[in-house]
Amino acid sequence: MNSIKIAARQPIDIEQTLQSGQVFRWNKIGEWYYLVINHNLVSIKQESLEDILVRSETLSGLDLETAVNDYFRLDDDIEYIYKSICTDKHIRSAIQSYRGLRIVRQDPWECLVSFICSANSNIPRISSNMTNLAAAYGNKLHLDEHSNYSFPSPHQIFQAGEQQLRELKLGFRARYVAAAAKFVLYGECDLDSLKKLSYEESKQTLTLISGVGQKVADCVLLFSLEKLQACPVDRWVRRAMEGWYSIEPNLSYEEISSWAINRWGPFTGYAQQYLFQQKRLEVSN
DNA sequence: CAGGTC
DNA sequence: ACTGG
Repeated sequence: MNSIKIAARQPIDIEQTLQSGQVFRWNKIGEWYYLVINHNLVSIKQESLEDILVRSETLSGLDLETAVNDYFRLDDDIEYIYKSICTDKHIRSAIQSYRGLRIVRQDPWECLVSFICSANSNIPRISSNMTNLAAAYGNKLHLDEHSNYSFPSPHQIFQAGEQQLRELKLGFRARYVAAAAKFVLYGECDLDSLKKLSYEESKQTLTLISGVGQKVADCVLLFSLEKLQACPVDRWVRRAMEGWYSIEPNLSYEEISSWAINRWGPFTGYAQQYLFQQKRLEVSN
């Protein structure tokens, strides 16, 4: 067992980050969060707002620190980002409530499947879909007495086929997930290589996939392909824009998204994530 | 009714 | 159009 402490020197809130609708396969057991990073089962405990403990069987030392740093984007200068997006009282209030919430850098293939599954669904159901996929076709990983699965490859999901995916309760999304697996598997699109392209070019490539429209593409770009200006506009973000920024209800996705990018600049994705969290959680209070 | 898409 | 939290 390898155990290290990471001093982020800036706010990192593991709970807020994991429950902000970016990541769908993690468990909390006691004070420890278990999640899979690069095919390694890792557990994380929050020590303070800037310090975390990390444990793993398969990664150690610098490899473990690097994996966790990359995943939670701990190299982002979050205080600078806060300053650059803090244009008004609504953002200020959201930052105050959710300080330490990070945009993650997750595996692009798992991220793509997650958000194809997000269509007309909800976070508990997306989690269920992703957990079912991993348990059915992934490889089992162990840490302590706990286990989880690596996310199945495009090949493993393509082999499964649409009918089996339907049996995992994906519904009409099964066809899109199967199509995406085929698209990636046959090399029409190497997802990691999209990091090198511009925001516009990589988005255009992603939307070639059936089941991937502007919203799903923006989520994949923001949460896995390092396009921090991407602004996914879902029901909650649209409500936030209409209620707090007097955006007309009939504006198109494109109009809202570019309005946001024009207002918040290169870190619009962070602004979007804080507004999303604020709007989504204010209703349940 | 749900972090949409065709 | 699927369906389950």
